[in-house]
Amino acid sequence: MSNNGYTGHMEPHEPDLTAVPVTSVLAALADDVRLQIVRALSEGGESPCGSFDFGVSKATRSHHLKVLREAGLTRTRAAGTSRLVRLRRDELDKLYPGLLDAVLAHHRPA
Amino acid sequence: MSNNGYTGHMEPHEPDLTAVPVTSVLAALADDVRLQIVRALSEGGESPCGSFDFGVSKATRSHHLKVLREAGLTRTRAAGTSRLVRLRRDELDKLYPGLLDAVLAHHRPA
DNA sequence: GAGCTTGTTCGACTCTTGTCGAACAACGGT
DNA sequence: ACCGTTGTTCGACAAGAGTCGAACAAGCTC
Repeated sequence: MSNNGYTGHMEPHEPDLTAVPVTSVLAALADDVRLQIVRALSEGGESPCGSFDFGVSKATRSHHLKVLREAGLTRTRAAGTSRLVRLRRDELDKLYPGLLDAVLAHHRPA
Repeated sequence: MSNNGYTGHMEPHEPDLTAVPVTSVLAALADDVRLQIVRALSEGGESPCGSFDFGVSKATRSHHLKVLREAGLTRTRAAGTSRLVRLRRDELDKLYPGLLDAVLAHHRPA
């Protein structure tokens, strides 16, 4: 955390899902902005980071995408000047069958 | 908050589940202590607050039970000097089918 | 009623989290 | 090479969350 020796290239750090505590997965989903991102992502396919404009700054958006990525919910790959994000749905469904469905099916009474 | 007009009786405040934001439900589950409480509760039946001794003080335990209750996950009723807590499983399963199962089935690799 | 047991509430403290603007980095186009 | 676009990272800040001990309340039992 305090290491400033930035060597110029760092991979997105996408953990093995089985190594992520359940509480981290749930915590990642327990935010309104992130839930909207996941909802958008659940449509399928890849989307650039910039497409998730939910009323927060790009710094905040980047932060939320990092949280999702480090919780094992998304994968990111560079594509030109953009970064394409996608849901790790199959892995999620295998490890937590029904979780995503339950969360996404619930169409926001709040 | 500075009002000292405590009238002497306050109900446990158990909200209608449909009025609770999804993020609050997820946030309630996104804590290790609370998840252990829910796991214990998922065995079925009612348990007194004191039975959830997961290495925290009774003040902290009381706090966590309050979070669960206000997120609509549990119900509490007074029974003598104790308070019996139970999971609102049927309601949960109806509103978020598969959620609890998915979370509870995952037997803690972390 | 005195005392014990069981929980809740009240500060207080610390750590984490969401948020932003600004600076930086990487890439693509002109 | 310069600039614009797209993201990330860096402080900084405010708000929230988890933790505790101590004080309080309510109910039993003797």
